[in-house]
Amino acid sequence: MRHHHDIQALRKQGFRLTRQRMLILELLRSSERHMTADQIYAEVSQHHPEINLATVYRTLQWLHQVGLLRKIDVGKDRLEYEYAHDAEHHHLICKVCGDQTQIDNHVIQTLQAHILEHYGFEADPDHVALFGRCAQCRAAETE
Amino acid sequence: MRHHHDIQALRKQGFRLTRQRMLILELLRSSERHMTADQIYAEVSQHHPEINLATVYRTLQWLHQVGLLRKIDVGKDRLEYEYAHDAEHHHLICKVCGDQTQIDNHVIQTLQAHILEHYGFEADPDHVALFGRCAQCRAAETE
DNA sequence: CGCCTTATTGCAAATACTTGCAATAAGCAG
DNA sequence: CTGCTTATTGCAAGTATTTGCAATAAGGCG
Ligand SMILES: [Mn+2]
Ligand SMILES: [Mn+2]
Ligand SMILES: [Zn+2]
Ligand SMILES: [Zn+2]
Repeated sequence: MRHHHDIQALRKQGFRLTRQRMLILELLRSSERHMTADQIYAEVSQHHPEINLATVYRTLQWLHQVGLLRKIDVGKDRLEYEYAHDAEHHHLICKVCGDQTQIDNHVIQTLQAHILEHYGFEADPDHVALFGRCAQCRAAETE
Repeated sequence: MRHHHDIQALRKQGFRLTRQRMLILELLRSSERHMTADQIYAEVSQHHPEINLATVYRTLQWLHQVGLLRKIDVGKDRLEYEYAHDAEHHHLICKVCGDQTQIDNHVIQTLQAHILEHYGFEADPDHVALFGRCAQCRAAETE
């Protein structure tokens, strides 16, 4: 399976697979949702009180860099992370009601193609938050 | 002229045009570039040492909310602001060499139209930073 | 299994930015 | 111009996240 294969490859690259890293990765892998650093810290330290919040932050950064996690700023005061499962997607966030929708990656792929064509720039917008007004709030405003 | 008209309209809405607000707005209006909160603070406090850093942060938020400033996260550890002159644009930022390019708004307008059509969502991506690899760094990598 | 190298952690301090609250000063009326 | 209301400021404390450094522990080797 890809997951364990990736993990072993990281060890070959000189990274160390510490208890802290595995705990955080497994939590996010089983959680299937966005989580913030302090939520992760709260969960993990339940069973492993020795874990440190600074380590959580550093581990999240590392897991993101090696491509195992995705990161997003949904306009709250905290960043959110999710396990990088196969389905690439982005989020539409309504500034009025706060509603969040997932949208498929190919909407953005067209943009990527345009930018590559016109500017020779290879944009890699991974897991983006787009703000605006949702259909319902737009309808409500035309009352 | 539009600028002074906008300013007077704000007063009518109950906002107060304080010395601090005008100083920061004029600095950015004449600067024609992105500036960070602490750069702005350094500049303004040169001639007005009584100004407070918290006020700079609050004023930047307010100027952004009322549409006089644009805001951007270019991946450094600070947010940047610029005067909202007419030319709407976005930035391509190379993760390899750090190079920043401006791109015209209409590249993103196509994306906006697609999202509106498919999801009924009115996205308002104003002054966005797109990360990736620039043409030069891509060429260099195929050596 | 024990030893060694060094990547990673824990802890405490720092940084960018936000916020509660009492003091100040816009700006409108008189 | 003077007084009054209350939006805004200054200051100090708080929050999310980062960072320097000494202590710890992965994991390769014998
Ligand atoms: Mn997501
Ligand atoms: Mn700009
Ligand atoms: Zn909505
Ligand atoms: Zn480049």
